[in-house]
Amino acid sequence: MTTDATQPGPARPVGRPRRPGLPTGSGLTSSVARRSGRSGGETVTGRVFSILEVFDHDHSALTLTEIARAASLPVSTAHRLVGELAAWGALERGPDGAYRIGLRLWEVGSLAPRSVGLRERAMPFLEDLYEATRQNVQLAVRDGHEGVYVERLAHPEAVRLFSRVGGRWPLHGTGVGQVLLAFAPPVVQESVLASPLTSFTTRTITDPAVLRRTLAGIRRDGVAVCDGMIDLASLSVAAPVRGEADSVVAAISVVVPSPSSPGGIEPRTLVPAVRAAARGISRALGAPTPSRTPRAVRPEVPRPSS
Amino acid sequence: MTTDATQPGPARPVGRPRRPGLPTGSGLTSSVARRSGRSGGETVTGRVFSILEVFDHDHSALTLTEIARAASLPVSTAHRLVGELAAWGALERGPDGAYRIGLRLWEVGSLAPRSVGLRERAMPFLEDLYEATRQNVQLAVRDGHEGVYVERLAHPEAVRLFSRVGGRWPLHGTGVGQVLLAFAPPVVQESVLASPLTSFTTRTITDPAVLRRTLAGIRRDGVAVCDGMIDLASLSVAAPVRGEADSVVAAISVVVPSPSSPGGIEPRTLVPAVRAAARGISRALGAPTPSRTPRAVRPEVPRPSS
DNA sequence: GGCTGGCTTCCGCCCACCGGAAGCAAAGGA
DNA sequence: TCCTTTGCTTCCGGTGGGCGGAAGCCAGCC
Repeated sequence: MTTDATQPGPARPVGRPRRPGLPTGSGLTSSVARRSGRSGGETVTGRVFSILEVFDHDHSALTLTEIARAASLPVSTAHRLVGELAAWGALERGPDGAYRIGLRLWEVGSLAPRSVGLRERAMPFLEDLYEATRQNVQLAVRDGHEGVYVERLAHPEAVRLFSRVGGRWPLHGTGVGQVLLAFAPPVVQESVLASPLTSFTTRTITDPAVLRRTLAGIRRDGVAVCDGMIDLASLSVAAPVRGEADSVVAAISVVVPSPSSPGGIEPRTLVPAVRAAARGISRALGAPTPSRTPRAVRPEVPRPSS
Repeated sequence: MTTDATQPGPARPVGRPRRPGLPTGSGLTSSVARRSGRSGGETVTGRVFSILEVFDHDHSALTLTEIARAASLPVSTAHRLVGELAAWGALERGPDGAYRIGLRLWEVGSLAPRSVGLRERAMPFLEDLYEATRQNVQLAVRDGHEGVYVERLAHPEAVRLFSRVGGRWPLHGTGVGQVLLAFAPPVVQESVLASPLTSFTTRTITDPAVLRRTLAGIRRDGVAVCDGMIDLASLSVAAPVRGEADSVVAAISVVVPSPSSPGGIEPRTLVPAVRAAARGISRALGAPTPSRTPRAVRPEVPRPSS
């Protein structure tokens, strides 16, 4: 029952089912559908969570009825629960009557060690990296089969990204994701390698064998270079961040225009800076010896993989 | 029943009772004490929140028994609820068995428009301000009688601050707080002016009449200069950020060493930069006309108040 | 071994959650 | 102006899930 800190709970489904979008049609919200096998709405807490889950970056303000529909709860029930949530401050109600996530919830969320705790230690190094490149700098951790972006510094004129603070992306497609995957427990790696690898561009790795080789390369070099796998125009250079137990707890990356596009940047120039920042953060987190690399391997080979 | 967006709920007590610290003594956790008039533990949701409220920057990892004690819940009840929270990801359990706030909760919290939404728009300007001063830059909003710090950029060698992202401070003692108070609805101002003004240093404003005059000055100048009111060694220059409806939705500040201490900085040099950044953010938020100042008043008077 | 402190499981009682239904209010549409 | 629709709020009786005492379990310690 004792679980790894990076694995929230034994019962928690790793690939939490993303709501497929607010059900627009009036749909069958009948009580019949409610009573039998539903997803996570049996207990009171479950219902509360199903309400919170309804919110989303594209649905950040919802009316009571929308919430009830999306959480498939009777309006009166939703009304009561939402009322309690709002009374505490987990939700806030705007003058338009719509509910939004409240400041109070953000506050407690800010106590999560894996996001804000990490972020605080990492920030100075991210700042420096941002300063040096004036592009995009990202910090992410792994949750299940996805990478969660904890922080992002983006220059207004830098290449546009799809990621977002608090957002998720599958591990195999992004720089930070590949790093997190490369150093994840074997069971997670195998699980990802066995699942279908969705493709975002023509350059996304979809072949498990290729991915496996790439991960080995990342483990060897301590750096990932990920060119145009989410967006053909951008390239990311990522490196692992280690924690107290010397395990990889996060990853950082710099995202720049791909060398194949106008104004592109050659990745090899970035590798040392990213590596240095990652090592700095690891040290700040209390990782044992910064120069820790397997004995049999050349300690500092800046050879850009791929 | 329709409430102002800045006022979470009608029933919510503004000065939410800060838990006085984990009750160390075995205390009377008897069922008698539980059953009758207790604060916010009657409904299931109430109990869930009372569990979340137990976490705190100084108590970010707690065991089950600690949680139960602090939330004054029977262990078995706490066990069940904490289990449900952990299953969803609102809490995470470390290898040591202690519970922490989970990544999932941080994620939904990140959807709060008044924190992250605001933060995203403000970040570029804060970056610039940070760049220019290499000190501390802060962004805060008002919640009830307190200022909540939404973002903070701190140079490692800058003057040490007591504030923290996600932390709260009474409005009358800080630069951002005074700005937020100066532009808060009259009822809030009167309420704060009527309540006892706790003192942090010898320079903290504790006289309501003085505070009233100070607020008027801030409204006139559009800037607050707050010297040594929380910490004698630091001084902050703050300015209001306006939203779509031209109401003040946030405040930013730069905190530097007080001129009376070694390495101190003269505030008047900072005023234009802080003002400009605040105006930039307001524009990014869609505030109507940036040059909006009462006709009868000199538009740009950098006269440092106090 | 005995003890203490903390975690987990069990199970029957009973109360607080549930949600259909009715009542309101505001916004179109004829 | 009246009627309809859509959405929010309130009410209230039935009942199922939350409740928590008690007992069992496991480490760590004297």
